[in-house]
Amino acid sequence: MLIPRYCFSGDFAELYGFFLSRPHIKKRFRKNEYLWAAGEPLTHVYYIESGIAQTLAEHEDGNQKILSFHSAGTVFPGCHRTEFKIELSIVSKALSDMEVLSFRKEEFYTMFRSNERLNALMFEWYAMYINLLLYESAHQEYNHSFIKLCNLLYLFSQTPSEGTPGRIDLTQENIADILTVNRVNAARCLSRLREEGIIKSHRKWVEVINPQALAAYCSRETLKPENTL
Amino acid sequence: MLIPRYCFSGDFAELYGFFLSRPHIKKRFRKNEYLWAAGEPLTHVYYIESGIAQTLAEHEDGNQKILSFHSAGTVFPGCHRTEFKIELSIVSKALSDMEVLSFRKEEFYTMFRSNERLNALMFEWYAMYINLLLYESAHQEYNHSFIKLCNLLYLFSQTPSEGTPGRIDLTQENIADILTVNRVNAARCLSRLREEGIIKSHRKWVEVINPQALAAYCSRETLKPENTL
DNA sequence: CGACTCATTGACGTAGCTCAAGGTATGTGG
DNA sequence: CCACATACCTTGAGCTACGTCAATGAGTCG
Repeated sequence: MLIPRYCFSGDFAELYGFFLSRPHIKKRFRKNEYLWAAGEPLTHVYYIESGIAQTLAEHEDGNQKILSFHSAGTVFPGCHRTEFKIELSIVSKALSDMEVLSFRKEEFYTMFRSNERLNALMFEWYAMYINLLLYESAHQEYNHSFIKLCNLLYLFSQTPSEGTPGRIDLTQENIADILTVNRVNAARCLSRLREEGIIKSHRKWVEVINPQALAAYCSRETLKPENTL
Repeated sequence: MLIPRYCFSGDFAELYGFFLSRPHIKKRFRKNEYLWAAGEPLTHVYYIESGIAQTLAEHEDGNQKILSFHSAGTVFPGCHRTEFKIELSIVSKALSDMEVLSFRKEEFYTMFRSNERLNALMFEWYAMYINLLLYESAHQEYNHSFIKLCNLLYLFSQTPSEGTPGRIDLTQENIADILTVNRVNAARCLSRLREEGIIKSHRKWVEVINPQALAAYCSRETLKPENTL
């Protein structure tokens, strides 16, 4: 019984050998480079060997919504055939230097059709993305920004990450862009959590110092089943 | 280049013969009956022969968000293996009397794994759902309710439906529940469109009488490519 | 005809947005 | 090692879109 995830990692790692055995080229992206820029036709699919990328949607009024993060062992963007208009306003950007295996879209689709395991994993991955978007669109939508923020911090604190436990590597602007709220408003909610001794603010990251109190603020759909009594 | 769709219909119709040839039972649902109730473990997959169903997510505070509509020729809910917590708060309800072919979940998964065409269609269907949710979560989220409403009416007016052209069969409450806005606020936006001579309100349905003026209010991501100059 | 559901409109409160000014870590070049 | 620039964080004041509450009207059905 899974709760949503914003950070994807390792989902396709078991197929690394298979990917290496298929026609591809190794590619590197520098920090801040675009893996996939706005309005660009989608020609390649990447398997990420190292580094981390961020996917975001750009709105015509200048806002941007951060959708998800992708690190080692994941495939991006996917391999459906239908072309959707909204995809033209979605971009993907390297947050660190990255190494990827690059496949031509058609080649990758053939692999997807012929390798049963890849087919199954890809399908579950799409389902996971639907799950995340359902959570945002049908659940978070109704919460006030303070609860939205608590939920987000909880979900990130549940993501097994290298580094200090309780450390969430997001700037206040990142947080605002995930929650689709204003940066100032996000800062205000953070300051409330700080006053209540639940988090500590830092430059570029947030530290959760009282996870129980944080979980107590979260909405039911957010909590891991074992934390819901 | 597809724009989002809230109403699904006919996507799996070409496999009707195949579905009939596989172990299933015919089932009927009465209007307002639940195909899939809240918190219920998902045991069956349905192919809809006739009638229409609505899928919605229930929020703990009592709000409900309408996600999509499913009519003849579609399969519901899908066939991924992973279980997601949010799925427990999603329900599906018959809007009219319905006839469906009911498959055991495991049986359907086997069919999905062995029938290449079903596999491919299912994959595109998931991609289409992601597209709809991305549109809602990353685009509509930033629009004010009036623009949200115009976008919604435009998208519904683009759905090829039987019956009068320009007729949209949604109550004001339905509209509010799709847009995740308040019913009163939805009514106010509708009254503005009425004053401007773009729509006519009716009991249980809305009539678009000036589609050009409606399209002019829509955001860029919403319009069909051929309508964007 | 009465009961019910759906639509309309007004008054009022508030969460969150915008604008704006100042504070504090981090990095860079002299 | 210090001066300065830059990026990020903090806080305040005012505005507005939207939500809540409430009353009334207008089709539809038994």
